[in-house]
Amino acid sequence: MSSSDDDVPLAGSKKPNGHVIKSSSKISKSQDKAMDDAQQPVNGAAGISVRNGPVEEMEIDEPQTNGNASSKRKARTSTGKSYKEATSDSEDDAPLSKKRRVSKSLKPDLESDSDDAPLVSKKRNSKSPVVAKKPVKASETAIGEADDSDAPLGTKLAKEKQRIEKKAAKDAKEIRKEERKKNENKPQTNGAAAKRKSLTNGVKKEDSDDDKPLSSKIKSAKKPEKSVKREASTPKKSKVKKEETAEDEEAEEEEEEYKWWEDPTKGDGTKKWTTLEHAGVVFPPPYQPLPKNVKMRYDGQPVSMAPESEEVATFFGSMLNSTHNVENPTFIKNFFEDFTKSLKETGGATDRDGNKVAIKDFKKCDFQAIFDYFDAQRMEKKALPQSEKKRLKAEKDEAEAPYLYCKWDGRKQKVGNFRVEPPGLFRGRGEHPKTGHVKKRVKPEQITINIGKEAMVPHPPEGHRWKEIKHDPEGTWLAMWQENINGAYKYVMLAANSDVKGQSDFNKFEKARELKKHIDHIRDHYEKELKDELMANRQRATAMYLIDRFALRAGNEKGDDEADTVGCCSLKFEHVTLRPPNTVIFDFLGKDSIRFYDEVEVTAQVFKNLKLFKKSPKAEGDDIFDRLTTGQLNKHLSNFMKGLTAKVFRTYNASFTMSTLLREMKSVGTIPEKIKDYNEANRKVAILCNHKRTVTAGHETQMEKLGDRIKGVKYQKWRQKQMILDIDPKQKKKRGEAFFELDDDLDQGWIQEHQAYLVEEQRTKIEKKFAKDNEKLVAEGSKEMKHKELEQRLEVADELAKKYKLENKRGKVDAEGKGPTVEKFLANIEKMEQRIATMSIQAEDKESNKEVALGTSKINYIDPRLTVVFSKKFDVPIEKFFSKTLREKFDWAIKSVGEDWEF
DNA sequence: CGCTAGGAGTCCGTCCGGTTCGA
DNA sequence: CTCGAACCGGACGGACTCCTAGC
Repeated sequence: MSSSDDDVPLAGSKKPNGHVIKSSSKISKSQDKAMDDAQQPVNGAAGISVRNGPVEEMEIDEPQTNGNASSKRKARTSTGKSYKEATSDSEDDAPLSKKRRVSKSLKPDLESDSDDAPLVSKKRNSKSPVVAKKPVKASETAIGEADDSDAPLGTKLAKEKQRIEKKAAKDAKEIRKEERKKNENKPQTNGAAAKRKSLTNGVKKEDSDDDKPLSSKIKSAKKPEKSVKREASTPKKSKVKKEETAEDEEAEEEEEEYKWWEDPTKGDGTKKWTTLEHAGVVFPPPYQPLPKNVKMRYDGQPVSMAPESEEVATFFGSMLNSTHNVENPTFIKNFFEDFTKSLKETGGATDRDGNKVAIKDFKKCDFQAIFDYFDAQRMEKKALPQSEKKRLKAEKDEAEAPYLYCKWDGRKQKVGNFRVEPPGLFRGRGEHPKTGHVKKRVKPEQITINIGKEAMVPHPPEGHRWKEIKHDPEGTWLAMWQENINGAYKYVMLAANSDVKGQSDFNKFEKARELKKHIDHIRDHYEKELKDELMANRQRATAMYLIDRFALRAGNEKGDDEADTVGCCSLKFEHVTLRPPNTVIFDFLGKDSIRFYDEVEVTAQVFKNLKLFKKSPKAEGDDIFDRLTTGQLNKHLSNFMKGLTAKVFRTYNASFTMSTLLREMKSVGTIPEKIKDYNEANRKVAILCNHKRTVTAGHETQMEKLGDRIKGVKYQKWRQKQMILDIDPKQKKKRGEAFFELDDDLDQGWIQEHQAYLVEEQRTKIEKKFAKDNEKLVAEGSKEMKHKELEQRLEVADELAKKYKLENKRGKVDAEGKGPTVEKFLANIEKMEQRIATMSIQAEDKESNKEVALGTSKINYIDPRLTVVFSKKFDVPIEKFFSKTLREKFDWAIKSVGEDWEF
């Protein structure tokens, strides 16, 4: 192969540290072994062909400069130039950032087989190497393509089969439905079990072919068909067929739900709909100028300005209570920049006499009046009578009603976010460089509408027009615009409980399940590649290991104008610490600037690799995986399985973990206990995915409160026990002394405090009641009670205090209540114990959940069918796990599995 | 016993962040 | 490849719900 033979030794280029760059593209054995000494270039045989084609040129000790990470991007775009720079001997003199570019930009070439030839010649030759390689690549891709095309066809055929089967099973379903309806009317709690049973039975009896075995059906259908497939319908044809069936379905009465999960139309299909009608978007209300007397002050003087600028001022002024933003220098800087710009565009500010006021210094701006005004408005709104609030809401609902739903292929579907985002100040998360910038009001002229050809196009607001009308059946969005801060696209799409979204959710989990079949092979493969001679391959394998084992995200490159966060491929030198023999410590800010911190053990090879990837001259700011991008990684992954990408591993591992935990779980006991079991498994998944949340402000106090409540019950329990002794001292022997002892976590000090608290509680209660009663009396026109009355009433509390005092002194508790019996006390104790148990479980749950967010994994990563299985297997109503909206979102899961389903 | 207030806890919309894919 | 486009995923906080104590 190519190249490397012609290489001119890279002699010219020196590493920053003075090492001569080696031309070897591989990691030699000796290097591998003596990783630590790897600085010595080993000249690997040049033309060893590597799998996937191109021989990569890598050097283990590839020069890595300490360039600033952010320069990377630019580097990639200036390849040509960089080459030259790279070749030039003067590299040493190049600024660090340039050097960095060199290493980066070398990458593509190297991978495409260039060798150490001087860059210039490389460039010229670049074609030939590619060509040379092509055969290899071509054959591989050919295989890949063949596979690809097979798969869709196969699944399509399978789908057809399913469709037929589905029809057959339809009657059965009708019956089930009926049953369900009947059951639905039964009272929830007790009915739940019965309901479940009848459902399950229904499934078993009538549907067994259809439900559980669905997946196996697909499988079985697929295989036989494969051979036939080739001549089978073209994608288009099958699509048409699908549509037809879909239309058939539509014909049915509204009540009939369309069970798309038994008729997956999505396939790889790109066409998402045939007909689409919707009402467009709702714009936020126009800006209401401030009343004349409310003004921002500049240098102490109230100033006036055009409404456009005034609105910007109100963005800031209305959030003065959010010190987090309002005191953030970047936020202020960006806001002020936009504010002054707006003033400039709208004629500036004037004082009360109409004289221009130049607003130049943020510190002289006083928004307090604006804040007060908004605050007052908030209060006013809050204080509105209930009925008025209701009326307003009803009004709003009515106005929005048309936008709430669309018609997608004739079916009514809920729209997710039909409201255009209102203007305001961009916040962003973490240390976002653009925080504080004005997010502008979106005009109809910026909005593109996507709608069916035949449908009526929604009218833009009076005097406006839409940017564009599209009829793109491959898009699932109804409207779209571009936001001004990051140029990001905003889409109006369907709600999570819609068919399309459900389908893609379903597909996501099916993909993850498919990964199950390939995972062993994939792991074997990367395990081997961890020792690959090619740096790029080795890095790729190592990244795969991390993604697979620790659920890291892919980690795309980010720009300077975004918060500085990373994922796997973008991990930097300082984010990974190696602690021999084999512990890796991750510490970085991930998505949403959430800290990822974990100390994990890895295999010796991975440890060694990471050490290699961190090797000098790499230093802070340098990429660990400098030879890897998410694009390459995903491309590689797709070779193993169609549609496999880095994020699938997260879904797979989350669901697989949950599945394993559930399979081994023997959940018994009360419903809360079972829920706790589920949550525990859920929590493990959440931890795996690093779904953290900030501990709520009041957590500590809340825990204390909870703890005190538990202790309080324990104390009362103890008192009950003492009362037993009071009426029947013989019980002491009978039950043993231990029974009557105080719980470990209670001591006299605490008890005294608690008693005081109880007394005080009584007191305040009495006082409150007294005050209230007095109010009442006054309202009725009578006279207030005398203070003496209060004192009299308070005697109850005093007596309580006395009683406790006496109890403490005598070390015994008098029996309370009428006709006290041992049995009664025992019954009370039993109840209290129950309460203690429940509360303790709650407390534990709460504590272990304080910094873990369960929701995200439950909603996005754990196959909802697993939750349904848990619910059925352990007889816990699904309502305990899925809220109403989630039940709608996961309708397909709830209806499609029995308790034996497996991920 | 039913009702209410109000506070805690959950739900859900919002809107920003990240990944993927193909032109 | 690189960027645009389109989607999925994520934390957060206001709105709503639920629970409980008190009447």
